[in-house]
Amino acid sequence: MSVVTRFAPSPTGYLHIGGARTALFCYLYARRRGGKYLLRIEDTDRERSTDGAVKAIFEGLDWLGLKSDETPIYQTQRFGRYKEVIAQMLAAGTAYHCYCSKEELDRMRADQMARKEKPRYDGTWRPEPGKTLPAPPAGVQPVVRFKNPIAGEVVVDDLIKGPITFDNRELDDLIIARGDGTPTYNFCVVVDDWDMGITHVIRGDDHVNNTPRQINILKALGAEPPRYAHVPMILGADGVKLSKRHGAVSVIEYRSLGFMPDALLNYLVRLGWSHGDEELFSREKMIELFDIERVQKSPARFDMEKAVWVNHQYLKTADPSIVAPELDWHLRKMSVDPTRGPKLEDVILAQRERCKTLVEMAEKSAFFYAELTGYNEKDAAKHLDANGVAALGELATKLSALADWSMPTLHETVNGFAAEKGLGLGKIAQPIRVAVAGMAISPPIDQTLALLGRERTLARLNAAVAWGRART
RNA sequence: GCUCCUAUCGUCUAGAGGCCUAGGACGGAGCCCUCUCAAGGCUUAAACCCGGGUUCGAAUCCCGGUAGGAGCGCCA
Repeated sequence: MSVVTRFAPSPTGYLHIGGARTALFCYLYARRRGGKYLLRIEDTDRERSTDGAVKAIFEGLDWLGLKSDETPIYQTQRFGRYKEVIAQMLAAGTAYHCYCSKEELDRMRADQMARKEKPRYDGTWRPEPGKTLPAPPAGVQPVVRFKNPIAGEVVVDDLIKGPITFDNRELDDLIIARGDGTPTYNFCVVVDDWDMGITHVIRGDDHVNNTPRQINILKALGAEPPRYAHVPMILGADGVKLSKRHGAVSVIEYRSLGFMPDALLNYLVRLGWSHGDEELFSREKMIELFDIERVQKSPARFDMEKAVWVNHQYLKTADPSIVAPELDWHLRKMSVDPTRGPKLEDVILAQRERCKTLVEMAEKSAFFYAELTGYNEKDAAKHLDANGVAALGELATKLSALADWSMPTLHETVNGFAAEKGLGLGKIAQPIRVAVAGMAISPPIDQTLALLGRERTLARLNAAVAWGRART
């Protein structure tokens, strides 16, 4: 049987980093077995679901390259089917009407808690052979409950956690349809997974306790339950559930932070999973090697430092043509026009060793594309002093006489000038940096000038000289 | 409270009874290289939650603690 997995977010907000990892696992599992990876939007809660959230989820999944193999399914479009199945179950006696009010249920729960018992439905309206049910109160819209088996146990043979046994006595008769007839979550999931032919349910481990109920419903329907794999959640650096106060939680925020999509995926796949001592995995490698059964049972903390390190590895080794569109995005975000300067690919090659993120790369490269708005104060004070400015003036003259503006020529000219003056290269390279880049950080000076071009270099050198003289 | 889950360096992890003097990676410290920032190279500190078993032998198996977490809705 061919594998079918699904990622099933509820559209109540952005795509969470934990959700992204779950989606990644679903995707990898299906890809490796040559199966399908589907997407289902669980939007039955119309109060909290929004179109904006649906869009945000797609946006995150698109950026990560985790688009589903088929058109996404929306639960709100399947109400007819759910009603049909509920009617079948009612007819088959695997479900029944319950007329308890919310107030009665609340009281029941409170009493049980007070008695230190696990809160559960007491079975008042559950039909049993030989049992006489109370008379239905007038004017009450009943809910529909699933008739859960009373005895025996159900074992979830989890692909990650191993076999987990639940006693049926711990499970009560959950509501599968509300008073207004709309179906509830646990029921929709079951029907959808069944109809979609899902073979492997890979989801967050906050769902383990739902699983035995879902299996029981599946069995009542005569369906074969899928395999389950419950992945532990991602914690913040402090070991507490990841939330907004930890910084970035939404996938899209990681784009803003300067991550490459595949680098984020690489970090995420290593969080809770490993393959020997390997740290770096291309998408192809992930597909080839990822194994859900080797996923860690315990939750993992998100370590921004390591995520950034992985990102840097990608920046350093990826083909510049893959990085270019992302750098373009970041430069534009800074209101810098990436077309007004050297080819992005060349800048990436020059910058990638010193930039761990695309934000850093964009900030350190903006001077290639936009005019300087000023000098870094400390750097200017240190390097654009009387000596520095004097040297720059002389050098500008030499450079303006150059017939060929190439890296080797520039290298020769600058180094020759330093030697002529009896100065270390740093003594001249640093003032140039501040003059052309506005700061004392840039790629090697010959490369920087070559990329910047003759016109801009000369103009900035002269501007720095003027600025320095005016100051003294 | 009840049910279920989990537990190796600060963090992510390797480890499927002897290969463990517990390995790798991030981060830390130190040194080297160097026109800046980096990158790179080398070195180094740092962990099996506790207690009982089982066994010739346990990080690995069992039991019990402890500590974390999840769930217990006409939410998903």
